[in-house]
Amino acid sequence: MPIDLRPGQALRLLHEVNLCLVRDGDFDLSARQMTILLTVYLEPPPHTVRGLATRLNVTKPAITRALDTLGNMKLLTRKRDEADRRNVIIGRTVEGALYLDQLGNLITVKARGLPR
Amino acid sequence: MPIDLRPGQALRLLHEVNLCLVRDGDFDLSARQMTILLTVYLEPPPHTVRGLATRLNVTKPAITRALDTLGNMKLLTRKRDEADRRNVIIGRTVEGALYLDQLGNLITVKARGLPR
DNA sequence: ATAAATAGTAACGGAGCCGAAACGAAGAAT
DNA sequence: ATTCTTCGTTTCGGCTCCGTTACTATTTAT
Repeated sequence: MPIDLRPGQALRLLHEVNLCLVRDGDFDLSARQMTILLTVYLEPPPHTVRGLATRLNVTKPAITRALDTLGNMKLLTRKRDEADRRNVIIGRTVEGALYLDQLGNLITVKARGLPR
Repeated sequence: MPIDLRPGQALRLLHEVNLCLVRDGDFDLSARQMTILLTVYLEPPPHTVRGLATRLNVTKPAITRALDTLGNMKLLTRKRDEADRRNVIIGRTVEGALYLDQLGNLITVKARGLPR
């Protein structure tokens, strides 16, 4: 049985979640940064700069800069690939996992409170 | 019967929607701009700069600038309140309604395709 | 060994957004 | 009529992000 979420409900859900993030936002991630974060945490590793660039259809420098930001926020880590030292492997952190955990819970709670 | 969307599913849904928006994004709205747009279209009018500022917990200039951007994108309009000419009333547009319509449909489709 | 390809980053100029403060216009209070 | 308040905008310096281009380091091909 698939999730049945009508368009009006979807927008309302998005609205409530966005309101929480904007109002009490500790972090203020752009759509691009959020997408990178979700990709790293939800899709199977390994993740590289090049891989993310093609997956998101943006340039490599854009990924590098986003990784700088997300790295400063401790949401992600970078380390050299020892097998092929040209590559950089993007890894997960406790803080990043916690952040997404809270975000997922927020959405769940808001979805539960949605009018029929 | 409330919508039952587990945290993991919520993050996956957010991921897929974000991917679409980032990859083929005509517009690239910030979280704040998106929240303003949703507030104007989902909450009952009238909407003013001051009202949005307090609702989103941001400064008035931030709202003014976001309205500039959203206005240039034709997603929103501004007009003077003739009753109290200090106020500016923020209104909806066909383009804005269409944009949110498509967004709602996108979320619905992605939700339907979510694994159980 | 040398050349070519690949991965990631730095440098550059430009554009957009930020909060704080100042501003002008409109209304309310006295 | 003159102050006082409210509303939205503008201005200011600062910060972040953007895409393009150029660069270094590493690996592969010849």
